[in-house]
Amino acid sequence: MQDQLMQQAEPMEPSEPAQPAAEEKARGVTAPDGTTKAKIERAALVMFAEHGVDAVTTREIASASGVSEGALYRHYPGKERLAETLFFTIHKRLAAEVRFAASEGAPVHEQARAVVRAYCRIADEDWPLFSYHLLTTHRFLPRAAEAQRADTDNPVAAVAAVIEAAMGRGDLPEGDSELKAAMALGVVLQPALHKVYGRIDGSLSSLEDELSNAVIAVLRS
Amino acid sequence: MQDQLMQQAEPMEPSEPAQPAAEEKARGVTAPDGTTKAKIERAALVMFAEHGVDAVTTREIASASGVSEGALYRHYPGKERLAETLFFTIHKRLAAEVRFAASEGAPVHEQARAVVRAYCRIADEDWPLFSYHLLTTHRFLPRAAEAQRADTDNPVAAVAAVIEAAMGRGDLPEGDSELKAAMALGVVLQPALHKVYGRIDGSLSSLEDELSNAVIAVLRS
DNA sequence: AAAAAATGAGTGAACGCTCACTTGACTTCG
DNA sequence: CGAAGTCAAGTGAGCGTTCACTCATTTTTT
Repeated sequence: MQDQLMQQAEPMEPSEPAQPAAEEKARGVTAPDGTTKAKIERAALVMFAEHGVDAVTTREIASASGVSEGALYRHYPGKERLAETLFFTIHKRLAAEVRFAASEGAPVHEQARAVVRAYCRIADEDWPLFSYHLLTTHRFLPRAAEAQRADTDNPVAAVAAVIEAAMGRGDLPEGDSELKAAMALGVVLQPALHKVYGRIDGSLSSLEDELSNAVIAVLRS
Repeated sequence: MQDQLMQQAEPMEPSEPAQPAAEEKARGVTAPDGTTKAKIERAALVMFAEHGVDAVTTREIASASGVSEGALYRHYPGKERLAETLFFTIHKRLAAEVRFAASEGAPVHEQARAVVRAYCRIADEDWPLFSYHLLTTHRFLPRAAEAQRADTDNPVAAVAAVIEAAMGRGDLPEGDSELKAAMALGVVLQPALHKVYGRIDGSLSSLEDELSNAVIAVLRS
């Protein structure tokens, strides 16, 4: 599970993705690499992240992944479900990453550092994947409203759980763990957004120390 | 300038906005209240915030604002420009609010508190306006990439300027003011997002103290 | 040779936008 | 004074295009 996320990312060239890009390895989000499904998922993910789900047509996805439009419908019932599946797959992966990162050392400040490092690493290794999740959360999360309460498989709940546990053992002052989780995530995700807007250059990892310190400061505030 | 933003918000009822809603006052974003333009802007803003720009049709906007579809094109060259105009108008208002809030007391922690209070107040007074800005930033900001560097009329630059000034007078440790601004904004905006997702209930203002403390902690980290 | 996968021209519905027309307030002129 | 003219604002049926999706057919795999 971890291994899949740690695949080396090739330097995604910013050239026109409308060309078939024949030699490009397709890292599937759901399907094994190299399969048609994986190629569709990769192309869709990259284009969705860059232009938004609505601005990308099924023909463009087909063209960019080098398969036909009909093939898309063999693997997904439609564009929206493709977008949704991509989102929730990433969503669950992030939650798993958070839980894994926090499971190591005991003290909160080390857990916080590990979680921040995990986020930065995922963002840098697979920016389309990370930014797609970042930019489309508000499209898919409100829909899951009813199933959401029971859903513990999301990054926010994972972070909140870590915070709550730390509060329980006196490692953090008592407080609203949901709010703390939101604020801590905001410290990391807003700079990530600013990278999308071009206001911040370089890798997220290069900011890791400052982000970690800020997160820890928020948790203790 | 301030006064316009401080208009009393009527309790926006969560009923179906497709009905003309005859008695509802139309608070214009750009145009004087009561005018056709204001009615179009309000209806568009509310629906855009709720469903996203792409999911709302020009026919729905016309129907909800109680005017004809053609009237929309008398005031705007098209749907996209309407959405864009709404966004940048709000964008500039937020920047002005930040500058105004920070202009008062000298010490940073008071400035931070004032800015957080301003954000919370705007969010609570006019949630469609605030959440529209929150949810569509990534649609419009990357486009303004070239004009953006010179553009000082945005909330991020305003916050960064406050931080930089505080650093200059030794009120904050030296550091990357852009990054600090992003992290501080994240502390406030991520909880606001969680309100969109239904993970947080109640007004943003009720969280004012905790948000302020966290922001100050980030700035000093 | 059967099954599975992939193809791509075609379809129908939806959407943004146009434009010929109406309305009503205001101005001009005999 | 009122008839005629002007203009901005608003209307809504309709146009052209785009796009998600289908399916008869071909290709590939087993």
